[in-house]
Amino acid sequence: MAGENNDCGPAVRRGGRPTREEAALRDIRLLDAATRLFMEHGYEGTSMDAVAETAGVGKPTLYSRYRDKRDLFEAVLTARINDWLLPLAQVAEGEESKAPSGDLETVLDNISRAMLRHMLQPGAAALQRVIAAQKLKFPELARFAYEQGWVRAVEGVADILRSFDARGSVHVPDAKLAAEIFLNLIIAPTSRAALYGIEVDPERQEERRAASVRFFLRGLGAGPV
Amino acid sequence: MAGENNDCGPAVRRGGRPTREEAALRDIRLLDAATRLFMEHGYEGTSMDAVAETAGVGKPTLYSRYRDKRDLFEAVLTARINDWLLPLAQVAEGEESKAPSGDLETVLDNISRAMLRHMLQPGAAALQRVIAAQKLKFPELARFAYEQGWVRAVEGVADILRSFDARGSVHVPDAKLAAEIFLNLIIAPTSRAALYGIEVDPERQEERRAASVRFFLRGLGAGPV
DNA sequence: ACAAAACGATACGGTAAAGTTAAATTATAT
DNA sequence: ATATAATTTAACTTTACCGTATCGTTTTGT
Repeated sequence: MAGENNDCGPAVRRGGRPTREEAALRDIRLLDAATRLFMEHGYEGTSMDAVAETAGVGKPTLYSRYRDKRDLFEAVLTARINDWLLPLAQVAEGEESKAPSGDLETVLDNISRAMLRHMLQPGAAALQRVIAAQKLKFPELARFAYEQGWVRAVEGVADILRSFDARGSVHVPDAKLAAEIFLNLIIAPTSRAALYGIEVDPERQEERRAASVRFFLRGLGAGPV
Repeated sequence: MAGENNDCGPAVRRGGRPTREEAALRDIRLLDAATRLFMEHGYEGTSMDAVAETAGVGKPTLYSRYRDKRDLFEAVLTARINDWLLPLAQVAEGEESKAPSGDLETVLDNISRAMLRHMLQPGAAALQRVIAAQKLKFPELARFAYEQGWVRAVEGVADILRSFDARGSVHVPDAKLAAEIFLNLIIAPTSRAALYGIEVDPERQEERRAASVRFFLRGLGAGPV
């Protein structure tokens, strides 16, 4: 009799210790809500009250999980950065291992397509912007994103170029520089548009991507064919 | 007798209506102080008290010049953007008018050098970061910077390429696309480093710039010589 | 079954900053 | 000369938000 919820239904309880499943869900909802709010409104634009309310969680619970706002922000950002880096590493390493399978143009086409798809994931733009915005308060996060994102992507592409160079397909004296050039050609336009909030025509984007790959190959000296 | 300042010296007065010269100086100091603080600490990190104190000005004066913080920020940003665009326009138009004077490589070398010098001006990096950071609060400023900065630079370079194409020096079917590629090659690395707060070796940067110009020319099909 | 742990709602204290106002002070205009 | 306009200093009001403490409530562990 006493424990029967006779009108509210089992949807939401208003207090009391949660079951183990609920406790697990709470952590997820917390990080999800914080992620969404930070991405949408930035660091200063997101209040801890809003995070707690959006997650359907009390403030004491929030502060029992994270020491303070800074801690929560770092948790959100590192999670997002690692999420974002995961497919990037797969692209680079996957292509590297099966590099012998196609000619250089095909490989670069695949990589550039994957990178762009990656850049256009919802939230990728917001992630970059939030990192840049809070560079003064969280310099180590900005550095982490740069090293683990950009630098590793460059190294992955450089490795691919080196393998083709070793096979004699092309002559690439400075593979790292060439990789930087390639990635800049592919990424920079999209990245800039995202940062400044300009939406671009996907068709024009694909056109530019293909043209950039051809341009890069000509620049390498591989010739148009 | 009454009006003699007998111990403080004429250096600073502590109140009262300013002379006309002082009034003019006040406006400059205000915008200077606000610019420095916004660039250094961002929007939220800069308080109106700090601006007033840094400028050596009272808060009522500050609020008599600018309606609110948002207004002050917009004034600072538009002034900075226009400042930043001035030499850019000079480079583009100056080179355009005297385009016949050199070969394409020389012209692109000069332009790229000027652009980089421009990007490395103190504050240019901070400007980009602040604009991107406050894109949510000031979307029209971000758009303004993009249109007036990036788009106009692309158009300037495209015009140059078209003039060389008309002379038959090179074949550039899509001048705008080629200009985008060129500017991305030159600007993107520096721009990204600035956003993430990574300092780059100037020597390596010059090396990369020169290599990028050569790469671009090869990509255009002009050949290495 | 019963104590302890974990939770939500809420209220509270402290701090920081935006924007306003009052009084004293000084140049400018008539 | 005298009224007026523009300024500084300083205090003030309001608002917002971080982080903590309280209280009733519900599950867990023994």
